[in-house]
Amino acid sequence: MTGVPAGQAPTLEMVAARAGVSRATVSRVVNGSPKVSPDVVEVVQQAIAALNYVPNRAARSLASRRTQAIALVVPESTSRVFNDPFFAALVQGVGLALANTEYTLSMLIESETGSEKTRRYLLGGNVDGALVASHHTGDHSYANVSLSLPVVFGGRPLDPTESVNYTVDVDNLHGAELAAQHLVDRGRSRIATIAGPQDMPPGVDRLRGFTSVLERAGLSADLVEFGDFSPASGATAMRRLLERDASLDAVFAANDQMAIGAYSAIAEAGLTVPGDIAVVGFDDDRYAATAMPPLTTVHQPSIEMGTEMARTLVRLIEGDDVPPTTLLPTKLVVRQSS
Amino acid sequence: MTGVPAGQAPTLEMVAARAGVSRATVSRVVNGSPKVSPDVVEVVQQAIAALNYVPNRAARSLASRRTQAIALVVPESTSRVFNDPFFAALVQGVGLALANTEYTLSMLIESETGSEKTRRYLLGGNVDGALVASHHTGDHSYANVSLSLPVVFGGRPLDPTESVNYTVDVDNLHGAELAAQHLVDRGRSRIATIAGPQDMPPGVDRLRGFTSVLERAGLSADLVEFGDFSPASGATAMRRLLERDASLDAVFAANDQMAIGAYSAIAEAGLTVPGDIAVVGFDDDRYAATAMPPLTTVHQPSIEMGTEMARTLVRLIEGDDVPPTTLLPTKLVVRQSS
DNA sequence: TTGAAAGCGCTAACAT
DNA sequence: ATGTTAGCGCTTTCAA
Repeated sequence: MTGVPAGQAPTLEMVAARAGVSRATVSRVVNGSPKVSPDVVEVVQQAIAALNYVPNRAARSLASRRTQAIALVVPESTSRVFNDPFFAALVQGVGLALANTEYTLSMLIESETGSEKTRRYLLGGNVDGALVASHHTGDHSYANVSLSLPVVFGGRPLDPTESVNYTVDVDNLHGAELAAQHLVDRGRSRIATIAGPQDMPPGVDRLRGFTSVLERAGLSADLVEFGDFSPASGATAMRRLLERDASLDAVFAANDQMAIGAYSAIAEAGLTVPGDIAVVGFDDDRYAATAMPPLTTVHQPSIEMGTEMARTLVRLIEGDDVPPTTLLPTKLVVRQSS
Repeated sequence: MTGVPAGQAPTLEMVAARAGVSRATVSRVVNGSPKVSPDVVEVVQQAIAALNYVPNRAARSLASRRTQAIALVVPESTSRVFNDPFFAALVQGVGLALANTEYTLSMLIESETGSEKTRRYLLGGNVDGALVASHHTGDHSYANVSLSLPVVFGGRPLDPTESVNYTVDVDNLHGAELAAQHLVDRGRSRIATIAGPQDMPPGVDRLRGFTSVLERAGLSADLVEFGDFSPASGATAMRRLLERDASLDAVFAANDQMAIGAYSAIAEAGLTVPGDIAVVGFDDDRYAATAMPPLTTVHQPSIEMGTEMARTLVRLIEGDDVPPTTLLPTKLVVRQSS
């Protein structure tokens, strides 16, 4: 083709003409209405095939006031999204749940789009509903959006009193408790943690779970450094911990990526895992099992979280009753790092 | 909100009424037409703000016959997309180029969607154009789509005679030559390669570049094993190479992920990099620099590829003349693995 | 079971 | 500079 205009797309009207029926009938066939006689269906379908007709989305959604699309809003940078296995799994789960439905997915990555553009997109009738992953502080724009569009949040809101309507979350608190308890049970006595950002609920909850277990065990929970969930930040935090107390014998990282970063800092210091320092991560991402040594971690059902979010949203859109909160269980996966 | 219906969205008509002008004028203001008097613009904008009006996409695109959206089609599995730094960079580049424009991006991941659904989506007037990443064999469905929709392919078609209209590619052949020549120049004499899939152009071109240099240098290019660009496949291939000839002293991996896999196989065999075996990768992905030892590799301008693809497509959509092929240069980045 | 007709909310000539 | 008037391609009552 030369430049712009695209080969003339066949319209419903053309199909109707060719099949010798009305546009309404063609529409019924296209939408699988039961009240069309089989022979007519047959004729129409042949016309559709012959013309290679594909319904126009805009027209359809304008008329029906539905878009058959849902948005997945990710308030993160592109590179984070594409390098964090959690998002990969989440998207996979969403895709899985949507595969059976007629909905298509539109991914909106905040850093590229800007939140105002995103808001306009969501409110401009582009989608029938939205999934918001990684609910940050101050994401009031989206809590706001949920007033006029079905929205399901992944992860609880930072402020628990801010009751966002529908959320699917993972039991971060309990997961962190499992991790910390495991370290205590292993007989470790100087246990540190590389916590996540405290403006993100998982960061908060995982630190809280850790702290409560240590205190219950009569151990000091003072060895805390913070990272941003990236491997590099994990390495940096680990170095600081080692500086602060070279005698520490265990560390709980708030996610696997930071745990992997910690591995390298530990190696740099000439120490071994788990000989000198036991390491436990969180997420059970795809790198956890293949790390050297394989990482003990808390399994987070990321794929299920995606499917659950999508399923919840679709039900919401279709007017079903759904529980406002779904909490998915976490469990400890013991490997060789602890 | 209770379930479905979404708060009644204000229409252009309501804005017009409130501002005391016609719908056409409101439309002009919304679309930034220059021929509206400043005072009217002011009044209209106040009405828009007051009503919190957001234009309806479907209506707009139906009337204007444009969608202001472009699709990025990725014929790969979700997990590959989210774990391959190349895609991350590509998407980033696309996002970057699109950030300045009014186009939004819609990602279609083949494995989730199915290629027929994708085709319908593209042809159903959902987008003004499409970007197809990772052009595989038999992707005739898309060459096909380009008949009725502007399409820019990332990577040349497998069969060079199949002249797909617009492509942006990286100079894989030359990159591989640089890598191989570097190894030769370093005095390595038994040089192997972990090639990529031969049904993908980069796999083919990188192997071809490698082979031609070795032959020119009078060396045997028989030590070839194939992987699928994943780290695991790189490790497996490396093990096979070592079995075939334990005396090999260099290996060129067709991408960094496989090179990293090779690292572990080399370590398993009790050998060192680059002491025993020099390793060169391809892509210069984010793991290359932080690997131990830092990986010598061929820099592939992935981000630029994304921006270039997007820019090309936008020009195409807007009816500009664009060159059918853009070839981006590669360069060698020497680090410590060779 | 099928068709006719009235829009969905907006843009784009064409007038003025 | 602004308004009028047709649709864009489809769904959806309402009648037949």
